Amino acid sequence: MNNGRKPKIVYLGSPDFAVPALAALMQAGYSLPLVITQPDRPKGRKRQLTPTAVKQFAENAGLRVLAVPNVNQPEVLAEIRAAEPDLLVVAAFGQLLRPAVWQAAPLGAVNIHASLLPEYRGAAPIQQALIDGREKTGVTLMYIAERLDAGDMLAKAECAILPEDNAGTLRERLAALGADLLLEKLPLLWDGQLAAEPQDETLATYAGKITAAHELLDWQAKAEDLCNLLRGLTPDTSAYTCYKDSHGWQRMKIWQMELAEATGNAATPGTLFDADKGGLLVAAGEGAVRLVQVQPAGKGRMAAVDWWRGRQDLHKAGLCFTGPEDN
RNA sequence: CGCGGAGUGGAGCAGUUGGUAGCUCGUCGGGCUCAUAACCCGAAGGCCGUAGGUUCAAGUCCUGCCUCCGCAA
Repeated sequence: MNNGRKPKIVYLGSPDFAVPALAALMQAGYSLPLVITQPDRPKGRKRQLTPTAVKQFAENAGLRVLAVPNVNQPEVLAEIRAAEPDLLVVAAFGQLLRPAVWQAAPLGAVNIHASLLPEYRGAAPIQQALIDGREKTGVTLMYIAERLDAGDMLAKAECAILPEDNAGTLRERLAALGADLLLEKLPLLWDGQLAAEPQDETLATYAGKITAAHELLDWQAKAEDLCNLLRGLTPDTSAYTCYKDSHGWQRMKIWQMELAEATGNAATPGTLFDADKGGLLVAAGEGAVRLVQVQPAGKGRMAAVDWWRGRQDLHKAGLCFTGPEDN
């Protein structure tokens, strides 16, 4: 019934996670009359307006791009309808679609979600899977429904989480996986040969946005959990801790840490009990971690050992990291 | 003008009331050792971000500028 014609697609996505799928669609020769993304946002200390990764890619590729604050507005809806899409493809778009939007395409809207649904619905599935210490995650191809990430599923692809993964590397891999899955399943969907399966609501979990509260290290936690937390936060943000010097309390970001084999002999959690070439050994609630890369307030990132080498004023007294609430 | 920290040999830091630029490392050479990332001896390497100013004398005091960064947004 499609006479070999390829579906016309309106693509909605924003950050780098959404780029590979768009690129794949383009390369595969799909017709992409319109790309919709979030408005340019101020970024960095200078608050310079920066277009989304999708916008940058799409403009570069010569696609028509619309950056809108709310896709549900009538003007935008009119643009979508004017593009006469067969299908909407959504990936990390960042705005909730009202029914009128996905009803603008005969096949509705298909979303690429970075988890194995119904687990980790929500904003930060990749980070949360890492924080929880999971060894496996994946991507799910699903229909957009009214409730967030609750639509019927079309396909899944699994992906192992490697010990050295952080949110950046895992996201990159999942984005590629999602693009492959989309490309593989789209023809089936187009031919009406892809069945949708409802999600089991009883198994649904949510991965809420990562907030600043996540970033404060709790040294009472298990060493393994601390490492997983950091893996989930980097490289988008990092974790931080505090220490005291002659000027008062100082804040320090931790960019890289690893599980340490040494235990610190039950030293108070947060205590810096040893240093080796690889980093600084700090006791946790259970086990110990090795701080590898840190960033003191006002300074750049540096190897933890370099920082410690420079802070000889702290050597004699010893050091115990804490949270700011202990000031 | 949102608040604040910082620019000193390759790295991280110190440099007190202005008066010859230091520390812990790294690098290079030599020594000890079965051996070493350990230890000992020695060496190289710095227009102290930049432009002016004050002074007999400025890393240090004053002013402008550049750059990097933490918080907040």
